[in-house]
Amino acid sequence: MSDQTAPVSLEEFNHRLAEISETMPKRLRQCAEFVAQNTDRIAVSTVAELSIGAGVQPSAFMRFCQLMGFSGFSEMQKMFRETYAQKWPDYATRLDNLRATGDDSPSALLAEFVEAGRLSLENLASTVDLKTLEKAVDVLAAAPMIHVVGFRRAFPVASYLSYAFEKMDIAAVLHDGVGNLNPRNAIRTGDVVIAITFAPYSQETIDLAAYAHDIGSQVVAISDALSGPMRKTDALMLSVSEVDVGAFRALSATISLAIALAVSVGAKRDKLAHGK
Amino acid sequence: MSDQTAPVSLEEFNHRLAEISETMPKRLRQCAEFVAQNTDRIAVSTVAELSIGAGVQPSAFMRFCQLMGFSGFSEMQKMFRETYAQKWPDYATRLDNLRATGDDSPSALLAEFVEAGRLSLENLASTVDLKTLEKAVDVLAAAPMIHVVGFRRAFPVASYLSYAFEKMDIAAVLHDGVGNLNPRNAIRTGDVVIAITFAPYSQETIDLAAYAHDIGSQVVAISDALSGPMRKTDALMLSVSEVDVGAFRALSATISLAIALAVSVGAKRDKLAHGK
DNA sequence: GATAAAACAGAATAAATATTCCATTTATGG
DNA sequence: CCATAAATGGAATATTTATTCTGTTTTATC
Repeated sequence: MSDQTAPVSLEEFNHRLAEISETMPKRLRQCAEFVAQNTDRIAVSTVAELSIGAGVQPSAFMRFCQLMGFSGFSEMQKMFRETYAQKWPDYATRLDNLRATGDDSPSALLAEFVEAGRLSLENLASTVDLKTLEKAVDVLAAAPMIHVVGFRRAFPVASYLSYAFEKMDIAAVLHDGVGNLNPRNAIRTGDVVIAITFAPYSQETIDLAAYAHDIGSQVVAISDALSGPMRKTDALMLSVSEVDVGAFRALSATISLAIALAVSVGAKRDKLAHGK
Repeated sequence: MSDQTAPVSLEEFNHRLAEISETMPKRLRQCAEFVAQNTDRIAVSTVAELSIGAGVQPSAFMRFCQLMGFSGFSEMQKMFRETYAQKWPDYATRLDNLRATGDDSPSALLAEFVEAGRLSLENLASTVDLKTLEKAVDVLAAAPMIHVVGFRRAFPVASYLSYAFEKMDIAAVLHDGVGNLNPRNAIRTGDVVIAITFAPYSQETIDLAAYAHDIGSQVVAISDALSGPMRKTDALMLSVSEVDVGAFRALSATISLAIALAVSVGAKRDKLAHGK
């Protein structure tokens, strides 16, 4: 009947969960997975509900509780109900709690980034130019090949775009600058370039966009200001203003915009491929 | 028997409570006072417990619930439980609905990603393990060299971490898999590895973390579940649960956590270098 | 201070929920 | 491939918990 020691805190619980979930049989591992991902529901749910969530029988869930060191579900739930009160307060309060731990403590910093990200997202929703976005989707959906370029701070965005395109089987290439090869030769007329750059704008990105424009390729730009250096490329400009924390920013809004763009392109291509 | 309208939100509940508690008889007012002061316990307590807390009989508490507009205690508790469990929308079906109504426009998708990002960030604020975060910062601040590894979906996070470290003049190397070189030889005892991976976990990342652990290096892991495959490396586990939109996620929370980690390490190093 | 109405406590009952048990299936070692 | 053990599903049972009911007490009204 499992070890005699039942966890008495969330940390102990998580530790034990991680420790034994490796060696669990199938159904019990399902429970472990579900519980790990939905810890907060335990305090307010019944065995029946949780076992449905985990996709197992109630009796299996009971066995899981016992493996975790409790006498049964009730005892396990009791632990979660006792530690429940602290988690209750709303987002604003929790943020204050994080901040209260000292000025440049990790948690205070995290709070700043979280808040900055949230603000950026809200801002994005209200300021993005939908017409341009739709146009960009149309152009990209029709492109034989998509080139993604972005360095330094923009590189994570560029790489995530490439990942998304790859996952959707869309022909795209990430120009990552490895080997200092000249990427121009890969761009053919008709291809579309997604150029991502923020101030201080990186010259390579601007150059590549300019080149693409010269040879008659359409450019979609993701940047932090409408009046950036990409203007002369006739690019479809998607501008995102991200809230900074000190010298850094969290990229939440930019990445959200990028992934929405990519998925939209995927959806559009599906539509074009199947009926009309 | 009270108004026919039961409160459906915390606000409505509090409003109604304030409204009618004036005119309540003695015992029921005791209930009202206790509930006002212990709102957070309702979701996780039984009638018996609450009535003891309020100093009344269970039957009195039942009458209180009915006065508040509910059919009984269970219905009232249900409201609190639902309010608490932040209902993460099921975006898979939500997207299906969007498609069904023909509205999978880029703007609709963008709205979904923005919303998902917001939820993820708010959730991050309340679930991050501060102790582990601080420990990770300490370890990284003391590391002679930081190795960052993460592929596929985790690669943008890894690259952004590297960018941040580089900007702060912190010795860090991004293992990007270019050239299929074996990255192990670069890791020396004492170095610290930041391994980022999400389900389905990439074998290279796990292997590298395991190797680092074997040669006595500390591992900091950023993942989506506590009980991930990184367990046996004794890693400092930072887990982030991100809300998916269909098959994709916006990475908002993960990137925010990563950048907060990096900046914290920078701050800590400054402190170690100058003061103390 | 008498009377009616409302409020109450406590016990009895009903409903929901956890837990156990056992037959059946699935994995494991020889 | 067989024998044995482990794991599982589903239903039966036990326990907890909510809810209702009734006799009694308090409170308000005249």
